[in-house]
Amino acid sequence: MTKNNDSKSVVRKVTKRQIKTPQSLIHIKHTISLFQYKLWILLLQEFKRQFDLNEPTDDRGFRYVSMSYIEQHIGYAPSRQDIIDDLRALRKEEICFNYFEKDGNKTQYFSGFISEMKVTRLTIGFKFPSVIDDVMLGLDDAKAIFQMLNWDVFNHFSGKYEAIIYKLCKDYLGVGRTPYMTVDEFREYMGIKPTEYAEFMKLNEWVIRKPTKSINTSDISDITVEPIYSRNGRKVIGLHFLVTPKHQTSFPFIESQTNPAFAHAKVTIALSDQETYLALFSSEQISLSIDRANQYCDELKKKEKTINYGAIYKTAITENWGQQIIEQRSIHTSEQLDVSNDTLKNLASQPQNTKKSDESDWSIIHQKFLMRFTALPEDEQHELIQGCIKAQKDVFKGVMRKNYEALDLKILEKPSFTTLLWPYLAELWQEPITKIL
DNA sequence: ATGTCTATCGGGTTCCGAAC
DNA sequence: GTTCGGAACCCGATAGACAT
Repeated sequence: MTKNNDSKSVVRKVTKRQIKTPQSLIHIKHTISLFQYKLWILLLQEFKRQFDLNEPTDDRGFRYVSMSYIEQHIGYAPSRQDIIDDLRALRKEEICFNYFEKDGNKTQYFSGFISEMKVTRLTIGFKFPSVIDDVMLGLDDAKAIFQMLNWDVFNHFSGKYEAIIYKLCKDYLGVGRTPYMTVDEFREYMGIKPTEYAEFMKLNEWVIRKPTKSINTSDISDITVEPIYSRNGRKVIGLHFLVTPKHQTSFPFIESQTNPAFAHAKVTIALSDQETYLALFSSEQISLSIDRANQYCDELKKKEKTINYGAIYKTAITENWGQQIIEQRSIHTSEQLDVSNDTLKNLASQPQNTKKSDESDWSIIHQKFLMRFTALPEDEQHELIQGCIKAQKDVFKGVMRKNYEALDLKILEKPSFTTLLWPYLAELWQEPITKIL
């Protein structure tokens, strides 16, 4: 193994840059050095940025990146000769594309991480091989395919294997584990030649345990990884990594909640998850869902139950609890119009208080209905739940309906359901929601 | 009991940047 | 230019677990 040539990176620049790379390009087996790998990812990012801004190439098809941009992200000023040597290595090295074949396409091998390059004192000119062009430009849904890689975390790693494992695991954070690889496949992916770390013991010591320990103990890392070995007797025949997000109490480099939709969340929601949610729901819907989840968490808090904010937010957003709140508020508002209650009228005429009063009102309604409902015999409770689900046929369709039916009494723990059940009962019991207050 | 495999540790080499 | 120290890597020794 050639020596990593980036141990000169001592100064860490503080930036807020997020690097996006498409998943299929992440699965590349590596025989390049860490510095070359980082350089290549910076070029990929610059390529995508220019393409998104409709910046054309020059008449010979080159795109350019400034030397100062490279210096800023790498953290020091590499010599021009070093950069030329590394770009040459990138041009020569074989690249394995789509290594895990996760989209059903076959693995392909190409010559060259870049196809052409030219370096001046101030800029690097580069062209990518056509396959990379195609992948980078042919994305129909960039939001769904692109993963976020925090450059500060990535550049923080000084070991080649740390960086590769980090990037592999970061890509699979959403799934919680990486694909299974045999030991030979893992060696190939990591760019280990058969003569290097011939014994698994040594491979494990230097390429698996040491880098994972480094990732897990790093203050700056936003994930923890755990290698899981598959054994035949004692012999390790394959492995995968478990990936879990690491909650950071303070992390100055990135904005922990970049979109205002997540402003009310009490824990950090991973940027990749934010992207996914934003692709499915509007900011307003997400914001409302988080508000509703917070209400639900407050109720749990009162009952002194342990609260897993991350899991509750995930459920709230994917089940769109916010929509339930909107529906509930419209019911609530129309009921209010029929009631000659001065207090309620006053509340309605004070928009600055509306949200707060809605929340506290709803909490009281919730408790009152819950008390009356749970006082009923259990079979009556079952019947009412089934009746509500049947009445809400627009909301509960197909699989979703079956899931809710299967939950039955446990369904009362779901705010998304009780926001429907209480109005249903109010109508059934001739007990307008506002009168029960 | 024996052989195989893994985990762990210490010592050594090489490379490179920083300090002088 | 020389020295020093850190990181990455290599090698061997030892102990323990497990299969046969």
